[in-house]
Order: sequence, then structure tokens, then C-alpha cells
Amino acid sequence: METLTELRSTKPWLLHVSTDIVVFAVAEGQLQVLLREHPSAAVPARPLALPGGYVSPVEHLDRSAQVTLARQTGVTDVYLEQLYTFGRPDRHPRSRVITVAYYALVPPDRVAQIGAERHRRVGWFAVPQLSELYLDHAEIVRLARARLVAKLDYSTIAFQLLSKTFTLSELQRIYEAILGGTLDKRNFRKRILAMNYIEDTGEQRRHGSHRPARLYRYKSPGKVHYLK
Amino acid sequence: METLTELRSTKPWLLHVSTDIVVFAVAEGQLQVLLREHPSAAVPARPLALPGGYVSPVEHLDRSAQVTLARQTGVTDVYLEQLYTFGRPDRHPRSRVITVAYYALVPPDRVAQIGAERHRRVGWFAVPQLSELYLDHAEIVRLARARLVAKLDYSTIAFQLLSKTFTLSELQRIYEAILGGTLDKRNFRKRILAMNYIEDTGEQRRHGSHRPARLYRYKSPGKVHYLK
DNA sequence: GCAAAAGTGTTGGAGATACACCCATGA
DNA sequence: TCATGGGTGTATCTCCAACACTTTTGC
Repeated sequence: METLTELRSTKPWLLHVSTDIVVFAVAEGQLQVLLREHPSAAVPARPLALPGGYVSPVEHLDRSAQVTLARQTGVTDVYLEQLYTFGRPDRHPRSRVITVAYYALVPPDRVAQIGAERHRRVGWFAVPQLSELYLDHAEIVRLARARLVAKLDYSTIAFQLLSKTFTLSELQRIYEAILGGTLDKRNFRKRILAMNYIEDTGEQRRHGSHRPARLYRYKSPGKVHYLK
Repeated sequence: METLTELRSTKPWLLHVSTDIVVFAVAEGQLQVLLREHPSAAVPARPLALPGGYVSPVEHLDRSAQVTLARQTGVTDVYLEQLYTFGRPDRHPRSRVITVAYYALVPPDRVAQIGAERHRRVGWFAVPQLSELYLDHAEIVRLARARLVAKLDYSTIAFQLLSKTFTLSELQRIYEAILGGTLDKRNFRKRILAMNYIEDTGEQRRHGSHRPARLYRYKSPGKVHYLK
């Protein structure tokens, strides 16, 4: 019995390991995900896939996700968090590939640039209307969305989807897009202000033929707090 | 730019992938973790390590964790959940090893058997008094404990640490051991019963020179519910 | 002056917290 | 009868949900 144990634990098999990144943003009132045509698929039908690539032997996993994301989509300096590791042996048709999935959050002022310029085969897609994706990428997106929904409730993660300054209505639209419903304006504002993680900048944004909105700033940019 | 992308994403490097399992139980009022002497280390100083082993090319990750756990410790049929994937390139001294960490929960009626019998090099250690562990295994234990603490609050995961029938005091001791504090008996019982996930078996347990305790049963054994 | 989004308070109910004593048993 | 853990109820407070109108601006 002990020999079996030893045998198993000392035989170092080698496997393919990749990272895939679910990049979220909120635009046009909907949660959006960044997808690309998968380059390795046959030309006539290139399925939509998450940005992702193989992990090199010398790279930190987190860094691999970062670098892959930057190269394939131009997205840099965003909130990035490990999601889950998918390892069904048959998830990839040709060889065994384990993938460590991440998700990233992009503020709205950077949404438009992405997928323009160099990275032509990349674009935003509304999550509620997603069609089939490459391999199990739809499942990965579902799980990422579930995580995001959960974290909205007990963390300040939503601020990673906003620009440096923002109005309370913008913030509320982020919540509504992710949760897929509407929220009461007064209760929402009370709750957000009570957290004490944002402050009034003193500035206003005017935006149409109506009252201008106060601009707020998240007190700890880049950092996510967990509520009690 | 596109060539770089293609190059990167189509070069399938190979890496070592292992699973490590943090096995928790509550005994003697403390959260315990199952450790073994690491077999591959030099004989004079064999550090304590988590059960774990390499993932074979044809195995599901979850299954690898299960099988490794069974072979090294004899633990089978327990709650098992993926925790996090650790991938610092320098975390292993000889080669690059990415490890997918899991955690498992063992009910108290099976604690005593484990580490007896065949698997001599395996034993329980109180988490609050852990000393140094192999590689980054202490960090993995910390993260697992944090996850457990969090889930205690919004799920029925604690029942995975109890036998089929149990008293409310036993359940409370589970909570107290994991949270590291004391809870109010009346409020605790109210909260647990209000969840409506356990039922009175009608049986009692007598256990000393005092009033016998009612035995309860978790209504959905093996299944974890999430509270709104 | 009108359309359109910004901004603002109060009330009621549910759920959490704080808190202390009696009960059943074996020795 | 006493020591030990099992079992129970009430009052208070805090937090959340429901709910409608006024303000400021551009046209």
C-alpha cells in the first residue's frame, strides 16, 4: 500500500496548463464580456473564446493571466482575480489541458478603446445574450458571473467597474446590470454612503437637460474591501 | 503583434500539476488538519505536509484529489471542494509544480480510525498550534481555514463535520472551534432551528451524569445549502 | 414650462442581540 | 443532594424594505 502511495506521488507527469480570462465590463446597461475568435480552430467556423494561453514554465500563474490578457486584448492594469481551475480530462479535444480561469473588471472609460486598434479579433458581447462558446468557456463565464454577483453583496468590488470619478446613478446601473433587476434609489444610496468607502469630490457632471450629478471618488482605488 | 499572440497561445508547454488536500475535522474543541511526513524529503528532517500527489494525464482534477486522499490517508466519501490553485514558479525547489488545492471535511466518528491502521505516517494536528509545514502548505491551510470560516456564515457546511445524528451542543462546538470564540446558546439554537435544515430524530444521547441531549439529523446529508 | 434625471426622509417589520434560570440525569 | 451539561423566553435594538415628491438643468 505504501509502495502505491510512493509510486503515485513521485511520478511527475507533465500536463498542459493554460489561463483563460473572463473580462467583464458594464456598458449599455448590460454586463459585457470580452471575447475573441479562437485562432486555432478551423477557418470557416471560428468559435468565440475567452482570451487565454498556455502558461510557461517560469511564469507565475497570475502573471501569465496578466500577460496573456495584455497581448491578446491590450487590457492592462485591471482588477484580476483567480476564479477556478477546470480540469476535466476531455475538456480539450486534442490533448489534456487544465485551465486556471481568472476574471478581470474593466472600467467604462476604457471599454471603447479595447478591441479597436491592433486587436481586431476582439470584441464585447452582452452576457445575457451569449451564444455558444469555445469548449467549456460558457461555463467559465457563468461561474465568473456567479462569483461577481455574490461579491457585489459583501464587498466593494463594483468600484472596479467604474472610472476614477462617478455618479451614484452610474454606480447603481453597475449593480442593476450585474444583478439583472432594478434597485430602489433611496435605499441604494443610503447603503452605499453608509459603507463610507466613497467621498464627494465637490465636482459635478452635467450630461443633458436635467439636474447635474455629484461626482464621487472611491477612497481606496484598486483595493477591494469586504463588508463586516 | 498578432504573431506574438499566436506564438504564445499555440506553444503548449508542459508542467507538473499536483493536488494537495487540506483535510479538516473538529476534535477536542479544536479545528484539526490531517498531515503526513513528506516522503520525498531527506530522511533526518521530514517536514509535515498536506496529503497530495501528481495529477495523471487522464484524471479529472477532483478525482485526482479524491484518489490521492484515499491512498495516502484512507479517507473516502467526504465533502471535498476545490480551494485555489497555487502557481508561484519557485514554490517547489526542484521543478515547477502547480498545485490545485482542495479541502475536505471529516465527521468526528471517523477521526479516530484515520491515521491508525495502514497509514502510519499520517496524523491530526490542531490548526491553531501548527508549526512550519512543507513548502507553502501553511499558506494553503490558512486559506482553507479562511474559506471555512466564511462559509460557516452563509451555508450549511458545518454539518459535513458532524456524524449522521448529533446534538445541538455538538454543532455549537463545531462553530466555536472554527470561529475561535464562544456563542450564545439560546441565540445559536434559535438560528439553527429557524434554518429548518435539521430535524429531531426523537432519539436521545445520554453521556454522563446530566440530562440527556436530543439527537438531530441533517435533512440533506452530503449536500450544502446556501442561505439566501 | 416641460421633460428628464438628481436628490432626499420616514415608518414598520423582521431578525439579531443581550441576558438568567430551570431540567434531567448519574454518582 | 449536587454537579453537570441540556434546554428554554422576552425585551430591545438595529437594519432593511417600502414608498413619492421636490430640485435643477437644457431646450
